[in-house]
Amino acid sequence: MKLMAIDGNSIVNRAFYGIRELNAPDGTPTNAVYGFLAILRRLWEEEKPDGLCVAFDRREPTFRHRSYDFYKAQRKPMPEELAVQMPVLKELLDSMQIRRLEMPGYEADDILGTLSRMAEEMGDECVVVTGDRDALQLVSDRTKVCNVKSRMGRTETIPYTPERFREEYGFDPGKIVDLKALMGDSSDNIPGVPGIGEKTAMDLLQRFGSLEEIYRDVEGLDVKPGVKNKLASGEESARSSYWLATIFRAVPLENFSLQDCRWELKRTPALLKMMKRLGFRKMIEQWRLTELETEAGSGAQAGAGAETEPAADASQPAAGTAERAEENGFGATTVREITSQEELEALTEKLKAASFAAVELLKGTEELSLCLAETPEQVWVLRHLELGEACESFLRLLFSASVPKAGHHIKDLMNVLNAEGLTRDGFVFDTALAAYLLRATDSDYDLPGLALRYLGRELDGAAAVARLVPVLRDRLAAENMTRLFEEVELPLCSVLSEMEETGFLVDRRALAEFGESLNADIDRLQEEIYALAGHEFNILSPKQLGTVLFEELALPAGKKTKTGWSTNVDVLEKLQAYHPIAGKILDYRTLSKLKSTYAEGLLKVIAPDGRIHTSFQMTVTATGRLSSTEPNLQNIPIRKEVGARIRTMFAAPAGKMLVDADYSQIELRLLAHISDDKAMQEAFLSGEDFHTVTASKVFNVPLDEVSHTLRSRAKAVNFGIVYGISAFSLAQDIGVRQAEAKEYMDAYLRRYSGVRDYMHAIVEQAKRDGYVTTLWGRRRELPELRSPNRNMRAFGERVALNMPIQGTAADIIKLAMVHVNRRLKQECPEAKLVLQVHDELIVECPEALTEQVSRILKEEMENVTALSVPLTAEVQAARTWAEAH
DNA sequence: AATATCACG
DNA sequence: ACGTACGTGATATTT
Repeated sequence: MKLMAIDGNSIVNRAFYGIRELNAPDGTPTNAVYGFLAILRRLWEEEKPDGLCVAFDRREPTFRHRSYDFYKAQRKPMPEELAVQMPVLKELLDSMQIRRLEMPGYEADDILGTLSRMAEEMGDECVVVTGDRDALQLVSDRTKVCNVKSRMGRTETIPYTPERFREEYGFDPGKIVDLKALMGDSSDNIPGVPGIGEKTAMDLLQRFGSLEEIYRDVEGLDVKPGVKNKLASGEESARSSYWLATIFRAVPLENFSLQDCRWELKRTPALLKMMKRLGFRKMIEQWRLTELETEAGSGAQAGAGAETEPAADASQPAAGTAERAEENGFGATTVREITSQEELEALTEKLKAASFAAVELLKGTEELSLCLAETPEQVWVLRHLELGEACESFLRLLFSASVPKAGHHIKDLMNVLNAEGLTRDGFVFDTALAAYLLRATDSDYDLPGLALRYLGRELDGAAAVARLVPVLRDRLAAENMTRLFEEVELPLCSVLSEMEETGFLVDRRALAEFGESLNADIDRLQEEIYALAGHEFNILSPKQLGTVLFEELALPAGKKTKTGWSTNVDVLEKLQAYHPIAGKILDYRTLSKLKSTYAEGLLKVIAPDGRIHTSFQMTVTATGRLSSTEPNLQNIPIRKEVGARIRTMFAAPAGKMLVDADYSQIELRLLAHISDDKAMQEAFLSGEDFHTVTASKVFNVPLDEVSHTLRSRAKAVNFGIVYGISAFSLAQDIGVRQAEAKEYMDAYLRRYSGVRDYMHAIVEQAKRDGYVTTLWGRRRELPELRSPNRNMRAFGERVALNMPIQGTAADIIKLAMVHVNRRLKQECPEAKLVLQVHDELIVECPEALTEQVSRILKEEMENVTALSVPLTAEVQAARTWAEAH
């Protein structure tokens, strides 16, 4: 038998801190329970054991086998949000008939130790699952320990076998107790030997093997005198620490046999019910628990179709269903298909009077078909095919400005309408966009998910949109985002839809030729690299490359990644001083990237009209920026010369021009404005080059004596400040010692003291409120600031500094796009916006309109808002993107 | 599906 | 003692 033994407290903790906030429909937090289940299932399928048992701590010990009275007292209490999930988890485990074990006075890891010892003695295998590294001491030939970590919202597990452990630590698993005895463990209040840290302890163990061996003859040890002294005076502490760090493996589990733990992962109605209660919609799907429903339903009433489904399940009608009612506390929704012209005319009249109609496209048909919610209770289905001409005029009316409409991801809907020859007018709400403004960090905004979150029920389609609109509208108002929504995001939808339709013309032949022309250099570099390495290998495989560089050529390895040596640019650039292969690999990588991502990648997505039509994503970034996909036109090369040639192939057609306008240093200007730093504002008002002014202030030299190096260092500090940099990273970036980088930062913050005050204030505010906002009220929640993990908190602080700046810049250019588009439509309708790249806008227009378009771009971009410093846009026109920028 | 790398602002 | 700059998306390799 193979037993899996889980440390319930530890895993639930990891899940709680590693997974974003989730709630059941009744508001109970559920993230820890969810994470626990996800981890359980993943490991169960990976390990395929035959038995399962979950151990819990009992928090009110009646006696202590370890003599650390202060142990529990000092530990922080469990947060309320986690505490309420514990009984839920236990109930869930019971409903799954999973064996739980807890013993007064024992920790979960004592129980795990006992279970694994029992398994070993029976000749069985055991897999221990915990986030606690202490348990690694249990690793043996028969016991594997899966260490569960969570970082940045993802959980990962590392399975430790004795080999894996020795590889990482350099000694046997049992010796981790010796290690703890030496170095101590502050989280467990194990003192260790004062003055001995991890480095020294590891070194001692690797050299001498065990604590016993070390203390057999401390005086005779071959170690530095300082270390010897610390060891000698800390012997008593070391010996008691050894005792504290040892997991107790003889917990009296009475009336218990390993056979009681036999278990298999079964889909049961009880589990489904529980998961429904908790709102684990996705998990129900993933675990295919829905199969239980259809089985139950069709068994009862064969052939009855949609009616056999539970009422709460969906509002979208099955094909061919003419009418269907739904009842679950909100009132019934009637779904009717429009089948005659009379019905259509009646509906037309009603919609004119309705406050809005929720529109949902029905997929799977060639012709346009849609679902319309006149009210949440009255949903209509229209199948374009079956109605013919009468439908045409109805659709023209429906999608005119006179009928207010709401939808989900309306920009995409607009694209479809436009392809059908309809207008994009009259949209007053977008449920996805609203949900994004309310919680910009969610990974998606699917309708059923929103219905669950904001309505507390399962609902999809137009009825969900209809019910969500008033709820989300109120929430936006409550968070002061109504104007951002109505004046920026909503009008931007049609602007982006138009831009996607327009597309950017690309010289297909030149691009193909360029791609081909790269082959010669790529082949040559490949041969040269093989020659230098002495054999062929896959240069693009970091793993193989690492072997060649750091084993065969024995070059100095720098940074490590979690899977091996890093071979990224930073590392390779340093290696250039040691071996000619490094530079060639860098060149090879650059050219491969150009060929695969840009030459071949872009060729694949050129439409029949010769243009590339990107998709702009409005609900992806946490700061409010847009993103661009299929293809990404926001990362077309420019920094390196070879790469920038790609931009010469983005061009205006004959008789037209590209007008390119970009905001000059918008983020730093916003920093000056938002922080209200007078010195920084003055620097921008002076009209001098800002990085040069900064260099002059930071390095204390006159303006006209600022060298190229000093300017570029100042520039690095300027950008670093916006990202919440540390001296360490700045030093890395500009290649000076950390102490020197720190001096630069200190000088910077002395000269721009308003910035220093702002940095302090915004972090404080973020900690107090749990979120930050932009000048337009766009917000980002910062749960990281409440994390028990230092690195997560530090990350949260950097985000608190950065988001208001990056996000306000996003607000500004979005508003500018709306204004620019309005004026272009009115004053030169042949001019079209084609692309936005965060602080840059590109318009394609007839040659004759170049001047006028340039003026409009500059005016609208610069005057979109008034700040304490000027907002300036630099405008240039040319036939290609390379020249216009 | 995850990871490493690198393209952009 | 630890870990190290904000925000994205596409590609190739590896699991």
